[in-house]
Amino acid sequence: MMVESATESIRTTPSSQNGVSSLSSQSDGGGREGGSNCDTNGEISPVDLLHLQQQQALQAARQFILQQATGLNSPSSNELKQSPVQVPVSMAMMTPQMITPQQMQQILSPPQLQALLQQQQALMLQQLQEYYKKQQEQLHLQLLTQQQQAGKQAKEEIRPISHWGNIKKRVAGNSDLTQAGSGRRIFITTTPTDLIGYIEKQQQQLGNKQLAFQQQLIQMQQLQQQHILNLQRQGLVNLQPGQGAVPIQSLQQAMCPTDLQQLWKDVACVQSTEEAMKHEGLDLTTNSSNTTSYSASKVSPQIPHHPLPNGQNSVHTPKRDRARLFEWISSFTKESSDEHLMPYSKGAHLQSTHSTHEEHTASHPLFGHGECKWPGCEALCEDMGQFIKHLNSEHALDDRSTAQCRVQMQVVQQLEIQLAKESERLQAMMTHLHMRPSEPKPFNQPLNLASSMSLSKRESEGFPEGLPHPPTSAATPITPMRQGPSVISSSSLHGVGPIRRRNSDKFCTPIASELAQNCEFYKNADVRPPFTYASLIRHAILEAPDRQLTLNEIYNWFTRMFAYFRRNTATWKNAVRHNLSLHKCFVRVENVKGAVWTVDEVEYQKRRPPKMTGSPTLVKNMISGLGFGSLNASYQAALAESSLGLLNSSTLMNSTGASLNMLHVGHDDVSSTVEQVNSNGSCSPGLSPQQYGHQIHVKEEPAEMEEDCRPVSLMAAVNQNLSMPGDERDMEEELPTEELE
DNA sequence: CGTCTTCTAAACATGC
DNA sequence: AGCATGTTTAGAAGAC
Repeated sequence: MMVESATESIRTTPSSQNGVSSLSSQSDGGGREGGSNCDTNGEISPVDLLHLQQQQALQAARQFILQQATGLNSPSSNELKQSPVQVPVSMAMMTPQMITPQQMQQILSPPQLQALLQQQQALMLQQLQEYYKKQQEQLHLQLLTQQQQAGKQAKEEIRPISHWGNIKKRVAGNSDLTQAGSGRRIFITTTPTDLIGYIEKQQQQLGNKQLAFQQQLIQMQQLQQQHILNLQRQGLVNLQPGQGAVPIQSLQQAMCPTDLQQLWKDVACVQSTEEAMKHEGLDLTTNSSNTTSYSASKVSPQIPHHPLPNGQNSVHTPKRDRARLFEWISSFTKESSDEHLMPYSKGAHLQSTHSTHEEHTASHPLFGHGECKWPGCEALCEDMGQFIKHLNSEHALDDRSTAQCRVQMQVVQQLEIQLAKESERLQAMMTHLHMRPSEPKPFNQPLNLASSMSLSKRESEGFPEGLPHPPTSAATPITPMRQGPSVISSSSLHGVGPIRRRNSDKFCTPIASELAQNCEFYKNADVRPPFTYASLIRHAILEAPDRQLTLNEIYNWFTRMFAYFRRNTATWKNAVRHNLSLHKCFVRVENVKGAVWTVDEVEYQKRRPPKMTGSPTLVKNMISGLGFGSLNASYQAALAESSLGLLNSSTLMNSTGASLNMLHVGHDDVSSTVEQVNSNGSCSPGLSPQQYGHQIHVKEEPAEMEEDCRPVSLMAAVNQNLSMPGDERDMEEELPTEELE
């Protein structure tokens, strides 16, 4: 509440209308502004400065989030181009004026959309980390300056905190400090030791306030994210690209996990949470009943344009209020964590754990790049031994470490919420793009990354291996017209009711690669896969270790691989049985255990050519990407716009190369398919055409093998989509249109 | 407009 | 009888 009030002035500045430019201006001048504020306003304490800095940073983060949240729907994001801040992938989401969500969906496959979101977050994370570092350094300088001005009163002996130890270093290295904002150069006449003493005293005095502030921030973020989530849900349903009535102010309050990283640095300023709690007679882990008086405060953060009342300055919060605030926080922490994390707790925790350990080194999770990774520490350690020593001395089991652990738990919790939010947003996006807009589907299938991952592993082990594997994985038959499955064919966009998915088979879709790429998506999203029953059944059977499955096993495969097939079981099971019986390619074999189903590849290949009918027109249309031209144009524009400045050209180059490569391959594949068709169609189905046809089919398998063995996780998906040409390939599948002409 | 393919639904048979 | 499995038919729909 206080945070919002404190940032209100910032938010209402003209520059805040543009989130990114606001960020950039804050990033460039935030520190200086703070400095000059202190010069002109003697009432502002260093703590105010600190908080102002934090709020500026958080505001910037919110605006990032805002951009993210409104990126798809914002009708005008031209101003983004003006931003000097480079937000690589997120820009792809910020240029929606080029493509509607529906087009986006047609253009991008589910994992691509998912990856875009994730890439965006990852990049935001990086940028915000850098930004925060910058901010913090400025902050330290200002703090020191302010504290020097305030005088030296260091009398109490306070145990230094590593975070402030860093300041010591900085102070020692900066005997003269420039107060940029005022333009005055201040020469510090005091010794660093004096300053440190003062700082530490200040730190102790501020400890409780800091802690309250941090705790409150966390809770604020939870509230905000929940609110944003709700807004997003509504926005995805209600907000169309042409509408600009996005509750921007409320969305600006969105927080991102990066905020929490900043929190950590600030939390390091808190001397002891336990001590604070002793003083306040509070315990974060207990649920206080005295929360009714703050019920209004709970709600208020969710109200756009209505920042928290009475939150003019968190620094001036009286102790009593802080105590009550603690109560409120602790009670709400319980609430939010219990209520909102439940459905996602498993997967979300996995994810957050994963990301938290992103930078772990092989030696010690808390030691990397010569730095102690203890939250807020960053102490430099030459080697492992020194680090261990440091760890034992500085981060021993004491009040401070315990408190930090608690905060870290909250950080994780927050990340979980964030993940849940993003997951749900993804679900909403996918649902919106796949289903009829009038039929918003409930997300009654929570993500379960744990099970998904384990399943994927197991499945990858059991993948068919009998088929020959051409050495060139690039030979994976990807053609421009294969966007049907890879990009979720338009028919599948409306995944309710009868669906014609002939595109997938017709275009010799590499179901395996598509499925491998979108495996996680289909497992979790209630989206109909753009494959025929026959191709799915065949895939399931071929995926089996001995290439045979009982009917029940096929059922299980369907339900396991596709969330969509976890409902309406009677319908699709009937269809499966129907397909098994109908298609000659499925052979029933009496086994000892009973009957199993196998695939007659020859029959399966026989079955496919007629669909092509060898029509030159069809082939031509396919090659020219008929029907996708306009989309391609817009998508290309959007992609170029988003990628050029964002993907740092390397990824773009890769994808361009990949697309060209794929284009070539795709073209070849089409040609070969045509050739196959002609052979099968006009000539007698001799051995060689069928072998050729089989060969073509076989070309799909390597991708299947490769990609299904890839580690699957959200983070992995990000990496895959960031780095693997195979994934960019999908994004580029639409591009060849013009290049081919 | 006809053909092909796919999907859905349903009826029916068989075996446990 | 109920269920799982398997076969067959019919109709609708999309693509060509």
